[in-house]
Amino acid sequence: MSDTPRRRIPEAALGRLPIYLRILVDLTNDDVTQVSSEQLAELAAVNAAKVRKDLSYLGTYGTRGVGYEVKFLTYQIQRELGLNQSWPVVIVGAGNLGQALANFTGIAERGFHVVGVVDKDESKIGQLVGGVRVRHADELQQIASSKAVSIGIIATPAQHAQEAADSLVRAGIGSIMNFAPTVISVPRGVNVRKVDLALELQILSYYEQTRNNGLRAVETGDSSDSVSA
Amino acid sequence: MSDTPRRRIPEAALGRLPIYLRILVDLTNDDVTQVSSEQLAELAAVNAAKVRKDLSYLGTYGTRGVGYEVKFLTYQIQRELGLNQSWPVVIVGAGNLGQALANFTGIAERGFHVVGVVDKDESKIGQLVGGVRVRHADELQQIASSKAVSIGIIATPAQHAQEAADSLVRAGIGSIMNFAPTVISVPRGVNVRKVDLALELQILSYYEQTRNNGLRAVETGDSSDSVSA
DNA sequence: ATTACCTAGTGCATACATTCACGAACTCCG
DNA sequence: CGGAGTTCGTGAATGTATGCACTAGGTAAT
Ligand SMILES: NC(=O)c1ccc[n+]([C@@H]2O[C@H](COP(=O)([O-])OP(=O)(O)OC[C@H]3O[C@@H](n4cnc5c(N)ncnc54)[C@H](O)[C@@H]3O)[C@@H](O)[C@H]2O)c1
Ligand SMILES: NC(=O)c1ccc[n+]([C@@H]2O[C@H](COP(=O)([O-])OP(=O)(O)OC[C@H]3O[C@@H](n4cnc5c(N)ncnc54)[C@H](O)[C@@H]3O)[C@@H](O)[C@H]2O)c1
Repeated sequence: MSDTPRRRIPEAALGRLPIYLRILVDLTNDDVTQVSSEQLAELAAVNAAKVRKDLSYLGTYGTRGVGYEVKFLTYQIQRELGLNQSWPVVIVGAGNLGQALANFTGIAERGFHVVGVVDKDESKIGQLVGGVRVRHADELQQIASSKAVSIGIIATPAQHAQEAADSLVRAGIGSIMNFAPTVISVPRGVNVRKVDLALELQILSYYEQTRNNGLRAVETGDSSDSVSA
Repeated sequence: MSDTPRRRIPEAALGRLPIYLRILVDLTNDDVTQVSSEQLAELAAVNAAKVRKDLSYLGTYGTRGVGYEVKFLTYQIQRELGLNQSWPVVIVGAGNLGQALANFTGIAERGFHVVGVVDKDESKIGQLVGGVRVRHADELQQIASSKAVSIGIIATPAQHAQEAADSLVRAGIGSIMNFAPTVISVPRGVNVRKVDLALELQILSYYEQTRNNGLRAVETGDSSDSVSA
């Protein structure tokens, strides 16, 4: 154990580490052993200085004049993200999305495995999805503690998302990924991230509309307010 | 149409407008007609000043001492986001996710409708998903132009995502929503947004790990999404 | 009308993020 | 060994976002 730099990583940089990680894994598969910030930047579609600064939060893992050793950097990012282990996750809601997620293999390849799926609907109980049997929502706490689960996924309709969040919190889960299009409130200290398809589409809608207004989605923000009509 | 303020909306604010919009729609359903920035902020789990500033980019639609009229504000946000119309979208890739999306009704309720689903795999062609028949990827251009589609969704495996993106661009699509966990490159002027489940989970993983290291996931840093209310 | 009381809108300070540009550190080659 | 060439790490400048705290503009009651 040489050292553990352990500065806190800024949110913005944190959001890019998984991207670099995926690229590095791909590079390893292509037998590439060294990579420069310039190359990484190209592959991640970002600025090279940003790559270097992002990586500098992890420690000093590059070699000047050379670049980064792919495997070593891969390991360091994984370690920093806590991906040395595979995290057990539970899914709340065994509907279309919940089942798709449970069946989805891509999740397992990136550091997670589904150890439980629960639903409130009796007709769903007992069904086998993604190798696990759907159990009743009341058993959530038991599942979470017996399998040491700390990450939960909400895949219920929006109107039940808060209820699902509450039960996850009660079960001792500290991090929640929310697919329901609603804001959930959780106690301080619980992390929530959301994935909201419609929200993203609506942002695209905005850009499409401004494009059609002749007010381009603007590269540099040329500020000259060309009023539409 | 009195006036159209038409300043360009900052990215950060833009990302919150769909949230306010959803809340406002819910309020209307609950027969609430007026709302203050304070209440909206509470419901959206953000700061009230932020709500006011975000809304100020649209124009001056509130009434001091009173608040905002729910229906009027709803209309203004919809108009700004281009949600007066329902946008036609095409889905590339009719696998698990593509089918789930095509079947998903939530998308229609929020301003979009699927007019085409294409796949490269012959065995998928002709299948009926979400009310439309899967057609061959080669027909993408024809579908896009005949239905005036400007938004495309990539739901192919990562290794085919660039190919899918290229075909969408060739078909004249200007905005792309990418579900494949890979960076796609597109010509200048084409908008891309991504939804990456594993990436979000990996961020949660980081926070779980730091939590266990005794170095708390820190309150204040809930900048973009991670609510710690 | 006047006063008391709200709440939107916003200027400003602060915080956070991005990018440039340059010195430091390493390799390679003659 | 020394100089040329490369690429990292980072200070400083710029750009963007947040949130406080105040002003402007509205309501309501007397
Ligand atoms: N289907 C998609 O393609 C898609 C895409 C993006 C987002 N979403 C969102 O994902 C969520 C789920 O979508 P879906 O299509 O799977 O819906 P669905 O109706 O098919 O499934 C929801 C499931 O959640 C269960 N449920 C409800 N309350 C529960 C509770 N408290 N505890 C446990 N289980 C509970 C229901 O019994 C049902 O089986 C929705 O919020 C939707 O907006 C879906
Ligand atoms: N399944 C999930 O729950 C889930 C969740 C999140 C993200 N994703 C991502 O979504 C993507 C799709 O996942 P999936 O589970 O649906 O995969 P899948 O293999 O079931 O489906 C992919 C489909 O895309 C088609 N395809 C491939 N190349 C194409 C092309 N050039 N043009 C048209 N069609 C093409 C294939 O024929 C196949 O039918 C993947 O990138 C995956 O990582 C999936």
